[in-house]
Amino acid sequence: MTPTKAPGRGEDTRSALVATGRRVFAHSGYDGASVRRITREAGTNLGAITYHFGSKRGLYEAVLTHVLTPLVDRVGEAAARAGRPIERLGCVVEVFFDYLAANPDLPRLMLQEVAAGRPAPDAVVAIIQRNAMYITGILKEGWADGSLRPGHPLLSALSVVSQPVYMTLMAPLIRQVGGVDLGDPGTRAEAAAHVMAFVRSGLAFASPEAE
Amino acid sequence: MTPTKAPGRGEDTRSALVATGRRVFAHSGYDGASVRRITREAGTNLGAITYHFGSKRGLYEAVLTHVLTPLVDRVGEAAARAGRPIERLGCVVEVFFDYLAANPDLPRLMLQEVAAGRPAPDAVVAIIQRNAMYITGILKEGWADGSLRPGHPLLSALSVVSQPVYMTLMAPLIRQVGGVDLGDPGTRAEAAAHVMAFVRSGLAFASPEAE
DNA sequence: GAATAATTCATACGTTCGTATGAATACCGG
DNA sequence: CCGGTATTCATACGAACGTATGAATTATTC
Repeated sequence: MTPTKAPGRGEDTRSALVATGRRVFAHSGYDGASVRRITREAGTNLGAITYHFGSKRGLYEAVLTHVLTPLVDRVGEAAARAGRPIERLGCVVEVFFDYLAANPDLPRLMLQEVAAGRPAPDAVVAIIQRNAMYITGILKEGWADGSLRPGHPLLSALSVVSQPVYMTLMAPLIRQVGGVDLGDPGTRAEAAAHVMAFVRSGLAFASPEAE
Repeated sequence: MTPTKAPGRGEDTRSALVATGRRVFAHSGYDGASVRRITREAGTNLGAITYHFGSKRGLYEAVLTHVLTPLVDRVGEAAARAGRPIERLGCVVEVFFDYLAANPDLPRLMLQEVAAGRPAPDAVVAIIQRNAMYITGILKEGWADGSLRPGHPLLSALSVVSQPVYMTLMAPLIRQVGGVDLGDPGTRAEAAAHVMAFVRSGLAFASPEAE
């Protein structure tokens, strides 16, 4: 009953549907989210999804690209910064933690898409590919200047990304099981610091002034 | 009412429903999996789920515990083995990779349970808790004998677990994006070795004969 | 072998689903 | 003001959903 945004006309309706769809899809899964609920909570008419996105699935793919793009953009910025490779990898970890904390829906949306078994839409694949290239770019730079332990590019990138994603995803269960609340900013900062240290030790050669 | 010790033919139906439910739930999600499809593919009658598990949700929780328990049991065995803590951590990583490769449904099931937002069933929480205790037990042992870098117990355990789970979960997308097929045993062994080395460097102090 | 319990089965009920349809309403260049 | 396009809206439709119900069948026990 609480419209995410008052739909004035056209573009407003579209963005309200994307915002509401993102929340409802993440919470209930693709099948669990009904067109009726999304349109009602977005303050639009039942037919709005069909009209603007063709179908429920059309809205879903629009939601995916809308939520993935800003994250990968920020990873790209972190990767392009000045500094030693290992420090830029730390920035990537930080970007992931921050963005996922602000958008906890994202991992759920992504993994539900993957779990569905069907091949991901081309747009989504392209975005993920871009993200992988940013990270492997940093890694290769570190291998070239001898500051990072050599290893498999994609697997190393996955090692970096998996921890922020997994911790964000499992946050409710982690609180239930271990009493650690990653929703709390202080605790999340602690987790981010832990992962950054872990990645540093795992990928870099020991450095004299290692923290 | 659900009999706790059903004799005869009933047990076959129960296990057929659990096996089929596990596959279908993992593939289509909770809402996407229909009672009609599960019962049909299990070769049982439409009413069998209601009769044996009370409801669709009852079957779902039975599936979760049935698939989680053997994994945690194996982690417990690995944790109880002789050897240095860092090596037993490597065994845990290996157990995860092997078990998840044989049961790729598991992470999807878990994820959907977490993403649903509702608190996890007590039985599931207890199993996860047991798993966390096995791993933190190894860690604390390593901290006591000085072979492991001190750190947060639960966060360190999450760092270990997150990578096998994430890689298994994202395997289809990883193949689509990077052309790396974790379904192939050789590639999976390479990934396991990578993660074991990563964990070793990330958690242990550098050792003279480090492999 | 009859009585009793356990299980399977066919079917029905009410609900909710995604989408289609066509009328109503708002916007806009002329 | 007007004609046309874009959007919103109310409603309808057929399909699929989870579960309930009671009869039919199979197993167990005396």
